[in-house]
Amino acid sequence: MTDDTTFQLDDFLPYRLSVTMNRVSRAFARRYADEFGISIAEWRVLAVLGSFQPISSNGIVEKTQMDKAKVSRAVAGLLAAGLLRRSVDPADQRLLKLAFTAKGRRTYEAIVPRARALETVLTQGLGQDGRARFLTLLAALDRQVRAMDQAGDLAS
Amino acid sequence: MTDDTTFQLDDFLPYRLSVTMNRVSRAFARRYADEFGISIAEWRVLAVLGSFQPISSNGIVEKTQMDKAKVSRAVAGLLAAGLLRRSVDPADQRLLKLAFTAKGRRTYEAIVPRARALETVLTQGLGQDGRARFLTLLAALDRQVRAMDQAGDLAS
DNA sequence: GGACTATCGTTTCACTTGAAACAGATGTCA
DNA sequence: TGACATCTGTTTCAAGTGAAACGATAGTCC
Repeated sequence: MTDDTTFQLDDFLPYRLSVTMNRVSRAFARRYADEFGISIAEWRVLAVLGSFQPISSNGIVEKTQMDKAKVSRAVAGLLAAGLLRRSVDPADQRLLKLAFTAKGRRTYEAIVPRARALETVLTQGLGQDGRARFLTLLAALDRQVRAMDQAGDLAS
Repeated sequence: MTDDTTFQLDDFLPYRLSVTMNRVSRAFARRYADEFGISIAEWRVLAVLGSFQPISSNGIVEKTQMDKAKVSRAVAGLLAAGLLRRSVDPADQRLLKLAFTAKGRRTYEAIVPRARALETVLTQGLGQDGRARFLTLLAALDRQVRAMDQAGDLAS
């Protein structure tokens, strides 16, 4: 029995990443739903609109890394909830320019500090500069996995 | 316009965690599927069996953080693929003891070094001790989010 | 102008997910 | 023993997912 046979799932980075991320996602999703009645996808759309209003659905796709079907559904939900309005771009009728309604802006301005507060609670216990160090490492992981995807793994 | 209105999604930890984890998950899932014909859930079951054979489905639930429906489906898939065999525990007929078949063990022993290699590639670029530092920070995050769940957030 | 290709956003489709219902087996307590 | 609660693993169900098909618009080339 060599070392190769003693594999510890608990020490496997992709596994730990998945478990923790799912917990974080669930915790945040529940709060957004309970307190504001929106999903994480909808919250991301609002977050982008907060900085880049007005913007098309495709612009949101590029900024959120969500696929276009997911964005389409999130936008539909926000329209139904009266948080967004949309208008056809006169210069290109394929584009739907999205913007906050008054209610949408109020919701956005209420969520932002709440999201920040939740993030602060979440990152308590990471120690000095922990949040920044974590984001740096996460960015390096992201670069690497994108390179893996692009390369098709080379070894295969 | 105060600072409260300038929210950057790209600097929001839960968002970054979700995006990167999804990329990692997809990259690994594709390789497990292409090279071994199994899903991530099935791989986790194999990984647990590698250390804790024989074990019941419920034991796997506890060790993998997957819910029992997911484990049930993963086990069914592995049984169908001929990688596992199961027998009723004579002492408690509710329990199904799961163990590798010969083929299952061969598959396990082939996947483990491959998974390790993929993790090594993934963590290239994290710098000195980067993997260990990342896992430490991730564990701290995990502790915190579990505390948030338990507390129901206190602030609400 | 007309044919062809590309882009935008929605919808369809097959699949996955977790919560809940469920059936079977075991434990508990009077 | 019998009534009842608990535990294990499977299945059902409704909701969510991304890939792909789709209709509509725009750009390109002849």
